[in-house]
Amino acid sequence: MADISVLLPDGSARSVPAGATIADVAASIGSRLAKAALAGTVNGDEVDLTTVVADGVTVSVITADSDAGRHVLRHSTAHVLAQAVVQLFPGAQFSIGPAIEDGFYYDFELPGGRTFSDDDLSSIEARMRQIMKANQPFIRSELSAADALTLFASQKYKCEIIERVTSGAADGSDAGEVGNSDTISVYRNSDEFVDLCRGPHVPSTSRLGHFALMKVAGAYWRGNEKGPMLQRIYGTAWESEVALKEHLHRLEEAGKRDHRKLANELDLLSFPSELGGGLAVWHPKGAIIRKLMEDYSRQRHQDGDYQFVYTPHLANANLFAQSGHLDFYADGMYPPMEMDNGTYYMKPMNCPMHCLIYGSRQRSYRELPLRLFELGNVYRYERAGTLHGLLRIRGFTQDDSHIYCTEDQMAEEIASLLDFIMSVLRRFGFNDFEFNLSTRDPEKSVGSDEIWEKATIALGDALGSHGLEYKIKDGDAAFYGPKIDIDVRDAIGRKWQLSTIQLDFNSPERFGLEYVGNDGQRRRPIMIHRALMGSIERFFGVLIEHYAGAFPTWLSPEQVRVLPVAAAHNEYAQSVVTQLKSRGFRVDIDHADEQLGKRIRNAKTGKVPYVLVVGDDDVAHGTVGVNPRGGDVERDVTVSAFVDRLAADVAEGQSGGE
RNA sequence: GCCGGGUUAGCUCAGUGGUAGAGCAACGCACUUGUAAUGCGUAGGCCGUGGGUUCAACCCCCACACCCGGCUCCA
Repeated sequence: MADISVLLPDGSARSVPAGATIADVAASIGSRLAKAALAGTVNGDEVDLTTVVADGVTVSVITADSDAGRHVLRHSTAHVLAQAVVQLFPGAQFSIGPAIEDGFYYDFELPGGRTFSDDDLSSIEARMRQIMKANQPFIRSELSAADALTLFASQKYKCEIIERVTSGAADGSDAGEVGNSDTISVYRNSDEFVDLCRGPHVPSTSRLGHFALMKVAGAYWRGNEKGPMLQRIYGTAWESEVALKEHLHRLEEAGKRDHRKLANELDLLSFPSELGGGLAVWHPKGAIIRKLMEDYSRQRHQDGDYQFVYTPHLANANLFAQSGHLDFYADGMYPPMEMDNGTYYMKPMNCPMHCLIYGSRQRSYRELPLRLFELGNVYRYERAGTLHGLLRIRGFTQDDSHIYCTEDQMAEEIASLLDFIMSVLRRFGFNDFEFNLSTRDPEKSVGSDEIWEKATIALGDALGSHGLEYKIKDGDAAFYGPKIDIDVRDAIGRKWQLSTIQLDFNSPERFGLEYVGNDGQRRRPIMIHRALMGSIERFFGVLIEHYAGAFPTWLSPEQVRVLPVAAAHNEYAQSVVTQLKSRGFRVDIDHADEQLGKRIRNAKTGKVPYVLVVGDDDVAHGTVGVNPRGGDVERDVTVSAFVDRLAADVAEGQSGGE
């Protein structure tokens, strides 16, 4: 048989016999690659190893230690999960089971409304390992929709997917299962189990095994909360036992940073159940940090020509009707309070009140941009199941600003806002930013197409002029205008959405806001909503996780703890404390009621930046022993040298450490 | 709001249908200590709240509150 030629990713051509598969190509390159191969691509499309290649195509081999390879083995592991569940729970309906970041899931419905327990997970996992040991090949076949409906007659969710695909109603979630072709592809890996799937899959179940089932959760069918609630099993799967262990270790490390745990251990704040869900009280140590954060924010806003305002927590319902929020967010607001002269609501946002301030008198173009700033307390009735520590709460404080400007000023204002935001976030140790531009959702928005387009372009241009790359999030905008959301990466690479810049052509209209232009004509200003930390509470939660509770010195509630070696050194220790306090540092003393080692340990677990140990030598020479967090012990440091060092540390933190 | 799991001493957690235990923390005494846990002792609990079943409930049932993991939602 004649040879054919295929192109490899490095651009080289390789000649293989006609009828060769991806596996054959891999084998022709090398035996190690053949062994590592899980799947391949042909002209960029992912295919099985058994796929026959045609002359002239570009071929690559997917191995397990690549993102694509992990994706394949996670998807295949999901199939094995479904197979195990179907075998252990006769009559189980299985719906969809994609690969996701770090793992996979599969959604099921068990007969009689049965639900999975944690015990079930271990038996399912055991069955999965049996299936993997059995070395069952994944065999692809294609059939007509009618045949597929017959094959999956007892599987209602599969039938629904097939029907949606054949009727052309399929969306992305279906495509992952079957693709969008005229024929339906299925994978069979034993006599008992066959599943709809676009593929590709690993050649055989024996190629899997470095996995763990993680948790059971409820999940709505097709993400529709009015639809049936399915039982979802989450798992993680990796190319090797080492990679799996590393992943589990990362989860453990992330768990140690949990802001709820640290907030409790470090006595920062709490969520008393007597107070109600999603409401926090700030303890003194947390309050110090919050005050420092807020002081810093105020200083920066003052420097940035913002004007500070205050507005009340309650407002007449008419105000929120006028702003349009009641139309869109009434469900997310605390229930109305009927009062003598009308209906009142807790405010879920500050913007309508800032609009009232703008509109309180005639404005001139000379006043613009007018930047109003408030640390405003707002209350949102978050649904009970969505509350999550500080990250999702019902009463919180926004570092909220509304900027009123002319159309001509808009672009420059957005551009300078990007600089401002990044500059402030860097002070809190965030240096890795990602930008998302959210566009209109026609179903949930107001305003003309032209104005939306103009606003969207303005935001994109501002990012572009800064050379910032961004992703488009289609339909993710607020009802009144498009927005830029800014995500940051924390110390261990997790992504958090913090800041937002939102354009609003709607509110100025609703509130009849105007300014008098230089030509004497009345014009409508453009409004920009902008939160930087977003919610102070949430930002604090993120900071706790980012710093793992070890706040930089400028933010630490207790910057220094002085430990006298013995009671004889108490007086000297106290004099050190007094000196440091007089310089404005936050310092405590821990008297020698316990052994030194124990007291050092307490200071370390309390994440105090500097532990000073003072004993006979120090009393004699006016020095201290410095034990810095994360550093080495230094003896015989003069008090004045330590003061300089501490001052430098604080100043460095306040300037972002740059 | 929906699905699942929880709630026992200040914290972390054991526990059995016959009204409860550990470690750490707290307090007291002894020890006076130079860089990550000294020893001994004491005290501390309406077993989330309210109903019910039972001779008897921390334990079984119901409701509610709060928390955790997801789903949905997030101005």
